[in-house]
Amino acid sequence: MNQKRRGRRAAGEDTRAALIAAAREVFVEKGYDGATVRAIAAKAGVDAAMVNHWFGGKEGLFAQAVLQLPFDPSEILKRLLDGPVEQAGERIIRTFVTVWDATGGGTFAALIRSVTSQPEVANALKSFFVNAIFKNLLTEIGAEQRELRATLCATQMVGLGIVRYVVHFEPLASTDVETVVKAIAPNMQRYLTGDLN
Amino acid sequence: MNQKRRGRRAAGEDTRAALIAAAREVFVEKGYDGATVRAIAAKAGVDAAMVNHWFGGKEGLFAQAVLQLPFDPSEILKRLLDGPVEQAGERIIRTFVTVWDATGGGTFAALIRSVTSQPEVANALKSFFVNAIFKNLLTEIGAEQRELRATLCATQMVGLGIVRYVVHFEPLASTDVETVVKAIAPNMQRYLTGDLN
DNA sequence: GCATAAATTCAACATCTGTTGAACTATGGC
DNA sequence: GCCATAGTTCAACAGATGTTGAATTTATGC
Repeated sequence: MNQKRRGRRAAGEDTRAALIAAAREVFVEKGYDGATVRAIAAKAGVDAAMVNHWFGGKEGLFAQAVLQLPFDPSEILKRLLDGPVEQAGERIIRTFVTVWDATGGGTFAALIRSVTSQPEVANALKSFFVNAIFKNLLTEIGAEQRELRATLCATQMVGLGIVRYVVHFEPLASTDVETVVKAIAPNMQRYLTGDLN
Repeated sequence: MNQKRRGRRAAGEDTRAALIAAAREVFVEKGYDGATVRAIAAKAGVDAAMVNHWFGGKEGLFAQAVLQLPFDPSEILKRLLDGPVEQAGERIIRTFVTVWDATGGGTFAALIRSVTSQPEVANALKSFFVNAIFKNLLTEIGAEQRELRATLCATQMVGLGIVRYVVHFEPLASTDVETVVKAIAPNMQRYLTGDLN
């Protein structure tokens, strides 16, 4: 084992970025409580004290690594609105699955895994899914009962995410995007524009 | 604070049961990792060592308190099959919400909160929802693509459970049973008997 | 080049965790 | 009534965890 020399490293190594990257992985796999500062630091190849140095503590690192959602809600919203309203459900499912598949579902799993210990995560979920996406979408569509519809959409999205990315129930976990879209999009569409009574 | 006397208590006090009850509450609120043996014992009004005495350790208590599902799947299945097929979705949602509402959603929240740390919990979720309920139900109905349909049903159930019982998104978290049924049952019905292509 | 500041490791701490063994006390069979 | 036993508390341990301060090394400004 090559023991590290003390003191400042040669330029070019970005410890901060390495920590964030490592933290993403470990938080994803273990959740907030299960992930230890030492494990993250080890994966980043630096000392645990660096977490406090750069982020003020474990919580600060978590905020940087996980709560910084990797997409711009308004960008997604624009994309979802681009097209006929009666295909919005389809676009939602396709966008969602494509985007999360691309990250290996990791960020989503991390969010869910951390709902336990971090109340802020529940709020992150809510402000992202419900408020930033669905409520605005429904406003543009001009739907009624927007609040209820938004939470209904959330049930389908969250449920899909859990089954596909967290607990990996087959065959849904491995089904290709288009099949998933065909299977789920009509249900989403009903929550958006259908009759709820 | 009335300090406890050592030694055996007077008859009539069931420490084991008190521990299970307390464990349910604490596991529900904190999840497996977040719940400490000391906290559970304190809530039960006994010493932490009792957990090891009665259950061999924290894990044993968890198995008794949470994984012992409070319902008989075959009983539920019978209830879901009792009536016209085209109303099965409705019965599912009504049964589900009624049952979990009655427990305050606690057991469900505990399951989800523990998906993180206990892989067995994911399996418990799967064997309960997917295998014991939906797959059998779909077999009775005589549907095709049973595996896919079962997991689709699971997405809606799990998503509803999370939104209503874990993260408490309003208004869905507080909506009365019949409104929830009307809103969601048709979607469930489509996963059971509708066209997925 | 030199002094200051920044980055990094290391050792240690305080706290909390699950578990264990010993000490104590009521119960129940005889 | 005696006594083995089951139930209970207590004190303590070993391990892990987040955090902190000192020590050390490199980079940067002048």
